[in-house]
Amino acid sequence: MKVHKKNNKVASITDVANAAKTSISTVSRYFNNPSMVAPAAAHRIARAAEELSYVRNRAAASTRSKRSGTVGIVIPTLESSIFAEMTESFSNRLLDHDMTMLLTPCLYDRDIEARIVRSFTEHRVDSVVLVGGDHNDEVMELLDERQVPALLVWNHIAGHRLNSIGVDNRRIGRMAAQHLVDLGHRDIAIISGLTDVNDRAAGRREGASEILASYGLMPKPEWILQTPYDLDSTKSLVSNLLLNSKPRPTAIISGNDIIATAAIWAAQSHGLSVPQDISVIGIGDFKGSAEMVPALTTIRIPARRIGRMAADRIAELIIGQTSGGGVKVENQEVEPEFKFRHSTAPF
Amino acid sequence: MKVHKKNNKVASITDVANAAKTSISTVSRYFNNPSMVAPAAAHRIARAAEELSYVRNRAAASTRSKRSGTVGIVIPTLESSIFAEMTESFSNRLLDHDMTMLLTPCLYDRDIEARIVRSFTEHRVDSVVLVGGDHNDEVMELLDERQVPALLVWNHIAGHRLNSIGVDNRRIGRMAAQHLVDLGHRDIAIISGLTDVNDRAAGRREGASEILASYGLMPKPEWILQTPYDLDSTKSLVSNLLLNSKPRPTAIISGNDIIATAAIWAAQSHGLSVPQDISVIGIGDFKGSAEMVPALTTIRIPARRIGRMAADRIAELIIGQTSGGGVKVENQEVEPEFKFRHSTAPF
DNA sequence: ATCGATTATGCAAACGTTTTCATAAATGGC
DNA sequence: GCCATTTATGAAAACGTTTGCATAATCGAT
Repeated sequence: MKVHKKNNKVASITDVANAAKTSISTVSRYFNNPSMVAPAAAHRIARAAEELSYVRNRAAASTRSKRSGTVGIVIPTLESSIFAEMTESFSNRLLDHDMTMLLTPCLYDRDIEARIVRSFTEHRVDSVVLVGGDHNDEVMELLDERQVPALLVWNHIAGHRLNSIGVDNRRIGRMAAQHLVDLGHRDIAIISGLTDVNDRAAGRREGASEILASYGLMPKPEWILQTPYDLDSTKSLVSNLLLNSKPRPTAIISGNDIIATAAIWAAQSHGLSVPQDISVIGIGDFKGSAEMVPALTTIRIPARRIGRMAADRIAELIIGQTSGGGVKVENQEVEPEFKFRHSTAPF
Repeated sequence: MKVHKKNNKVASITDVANAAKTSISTVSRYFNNPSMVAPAAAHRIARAAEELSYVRNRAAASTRSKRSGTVGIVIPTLESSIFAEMTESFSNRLLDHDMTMLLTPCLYDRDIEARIVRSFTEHRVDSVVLVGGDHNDEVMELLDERQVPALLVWNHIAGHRLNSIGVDNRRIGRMAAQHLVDLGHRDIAIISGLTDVNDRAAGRREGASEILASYGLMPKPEWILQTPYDLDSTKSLVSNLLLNSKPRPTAIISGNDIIATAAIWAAQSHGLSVPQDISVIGIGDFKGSAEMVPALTTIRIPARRIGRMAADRIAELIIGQTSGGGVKVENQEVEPEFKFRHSTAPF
């Protein structure tokens, strides 16, 4: 018995229902709630679907069901390996929840971010995840009005009205500074990311300054620098610092591992050895930081774990919203981990 | 004049039409084809949409229009900075075409890839982009049956039935080998990626072998190695090679820059200098390859350019398909670029 | 003014689902 | 075997759009 679907068009649920001699309701249930359909019918449907190579249309489904099975995530950039790691594990975990990720990098630009979030809502994503805690009003309003469950990752933001999962950046900054002080360094430079577009960078720098100040070791202004997270420009910035300051700093607190790596390469290219001539500490523990020579001392941010937790949390938020229950807002802190390796040494 | 939308629900096109005292057709046209609506009406609609904070529902739209405004891309991993670069520029360019990217990493697993592509078709993406030329039959059938315009990136695949944009990996392999031969090296090792899950890795290795063979310099089997693209395991693999072979190879052809970097670090951590004691050439020109010490000699694959080209091509394919015209399949080759830096030297 | 062409609009039918509600069939306890 | 449940099914309304078709309004040339 051969059943024809309407011409050359792609098979729809109706075609499957006809072929399986049942109603579209039953076919729908077969796909969404298999336990509700009798084995005999299930079997016929499976066969028909196979025969017609039916692929269900989730976009159409979402008009009635209000669930698209997608979540939108906007990250500053994919080029920071640590965001890439987080995103990758997020996406993998999302797969387990049968959801798909819409991803767009915003290049650290809040207006672009807003535009992206808007586009996500047009696609009716079930949820949105954002990096950090600093966002356009428009974004907040949009999320609020449309009641899109949202999650902030990367920063722990105690008491924020949106859910968040992440680390305490001030604390990380303090850890880094404390380590160098403990090693006996007194001439310490701070090279952070761009603090005005990046609340993580700002937090870390504040934490570091706090500790140094408390020991009376606050660096002079020329030793508190900012740079984009970029090997190229950071390397020349540090080269300048090294060449022009005498005495040189004996240690550098870097806003992340990219900056630390650039600092080490800058030192090496001027014939200085790390850590003999200068100590460098990073933040993040990016891919390769453990393998480079010298292996980088750093504060690890568990990116993959954050990604996984985020995906699980998203799933909770969505089912919570569907079941009408409403899920309590939570701000989860994840622990950073100090990794003492070979780029820092006692002074 | 205050117009109420239905209760607490989110505003729909109907609400906007009512508020603007016009029909939903006109509102629809206002958003999709503004030139078709008279200025007066346009103005009322704009106002109403603003007032109701209407966000159009692209998912619903796609049921009738067959265009979802999304494209799905599956890449092996985000953790290779070069895929991250490509993906990022792809996504940015896609924004200009008013489309959004669904992204999922498949971790070099073809079955996972198939599953992802299937999920993409459930979401009715307008197009699919895949990395490389090796894919499950299921993927090919799916794309074919449903006539989803597809694009293969990264490899130039002359005569492939799908569109492709990328480099010729054999040629790149030949370039790398030729460089070392030209420098006078005769004891050359090849360390490639996993050739059975990665047709790029296979192509590069073949190209390199071809050249070496032609000079009678084919490495002995212990000097033709494979490794995942992973700093950690590659570093120990190379350490072994360096420690156990005497005489040592004087040069290494690496399947990509990650392998090259790991090789350099392995050498350095055993007190060898690059390039004095051993030359290393990479492939890719990843982020940081130019800045590391020594700066890496490599064959640049223009990832960002490939990303941009891919986005533009996708746009072409989609409008071609909508307008029924059908777009000719094209296999575009992009030129690799040799970067002579400081990790290779004459023997 | 008149007519023909253009431009702008609205109606209603699709699109492919989910879901509510009612009913038919199967089951189980006596 | 009978009634009360439970389980499985189908009909039809809803979801928020786009779009083909028909008509109304406007315009330009005579």
